[in-house]
Amino acid sequence: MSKVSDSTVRRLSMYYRALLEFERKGYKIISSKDLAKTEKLTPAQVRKDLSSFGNFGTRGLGYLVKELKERIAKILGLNRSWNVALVGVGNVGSALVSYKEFQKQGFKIKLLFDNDQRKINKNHKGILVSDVNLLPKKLKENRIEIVILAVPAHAAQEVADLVVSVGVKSILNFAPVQIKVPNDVILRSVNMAMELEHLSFCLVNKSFRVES
Amino acid sequence: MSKVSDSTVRRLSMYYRALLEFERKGYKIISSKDLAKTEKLTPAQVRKDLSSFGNFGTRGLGYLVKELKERIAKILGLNRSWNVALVGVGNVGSALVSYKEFQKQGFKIKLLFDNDQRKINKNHKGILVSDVNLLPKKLKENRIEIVILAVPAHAAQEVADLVVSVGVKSILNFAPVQIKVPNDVILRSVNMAMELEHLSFCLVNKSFRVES
DNA sequence: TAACAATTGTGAAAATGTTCACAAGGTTCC
DNA sequence: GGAACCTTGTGAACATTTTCACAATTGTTA
Repeated sequence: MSKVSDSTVRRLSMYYRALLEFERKGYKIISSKDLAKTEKLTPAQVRKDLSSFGNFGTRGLGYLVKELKERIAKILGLNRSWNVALVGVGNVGSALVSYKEFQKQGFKIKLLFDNDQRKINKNHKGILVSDVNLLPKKLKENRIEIVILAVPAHAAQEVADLVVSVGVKSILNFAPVQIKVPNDVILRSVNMAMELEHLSFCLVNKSFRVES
Repeated sequence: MSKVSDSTVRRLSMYYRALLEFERKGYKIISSKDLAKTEKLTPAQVRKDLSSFGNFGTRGLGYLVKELKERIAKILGLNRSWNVALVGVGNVGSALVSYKEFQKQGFKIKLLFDNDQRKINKNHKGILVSDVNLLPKKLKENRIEIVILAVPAHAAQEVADLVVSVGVKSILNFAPVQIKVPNDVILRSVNMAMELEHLSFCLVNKSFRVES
């Protein structure tokens, strides 16, 4: 595998979801055309994406749904489970704990942390909330591989540093702030306000774009 | 304005947030270099992005923080307020209602909808939850411009169709499914599982990428 | 078995996005 | 006022991503 772009990985996730749906509907085989149509892409794009990882299809026929699904699951690391911890049991954090998709795909939220004494040592949807001071110790003990940050913006960098310091190599950040991590740590950020801003940008500038 | 890429819009949001921070810290003037550093970009990138919208800087000096912030706010449509409705008062929807960033940036959630009789006609964080059957009528009455979908995957397309049918031109979708809308409707999707999958992909394939 | 139809996998071409490099234009300091 | 110094704005070079086009390969049908 030479080099795979972010866009390709994102599309792999889309294919995976589409394949689950095709399988549910009883399809055994699909073509790159079918897959492209459901995702509003070109068939060539689909084939190119898949070809970065091997030859999964059969010429003249297409792809076996079940097989392709499993191969993509393996590529995305969904054929196993991951130990996840979540920091910040506020509104967003709380929603993430209950987010069914995570569990389904093997992301197991094992630990919750907060710095609010009213939440600490209480059960939250079946998981004990720990003091964020215990974070280093507990992350190690539980062999946590991924940490989700759902803390306020002003606390995000500090918590990220703590997480990095105990050797966790991947962070998913929901705080609306740019955080810095060393090169060997994988960081992804979800900024919901940014998405709304994109919508309003398009609404404001729609007229321009149609004309020019 | 000829054509602006999605990436540029995303970066504008980042610049905007960075500028708020610079302003808070008392900076009056910043250079493209400063802005680039906080966002891990090149100065050229920053200047190129801004140049799509006009000449905001002063050669030899840089950009006036306050002015640039306001110009970007205008470009992103943040210098006004937007009437927003949210469908699906579950875990995710509920978190979004309390999401402070939205309010701050002028996105006012005016209406809530659900199809669960236990939630309908109850107050949720100060907003009455209406029956989703009343959605068309109420969206029109309240001149809603943006609808956020936080419904289960299986319901998303149906609700989206309903929203589109009353003339709303922009949708932010949190359901983990690809929905289809006409060309003149702006649709953006946030898929949180996809982001975790990207992390696990990187973890699984890290070794490869470093070597090759 | 042979001709036909379908679909993949992939180099090459086109399109798009990023970085470079520098002229243009401004500030600061003596 | 002039010299030294910055930083912007931007065309051109470079890099990456997407699309095209077609050979290769398989299933189907007569």
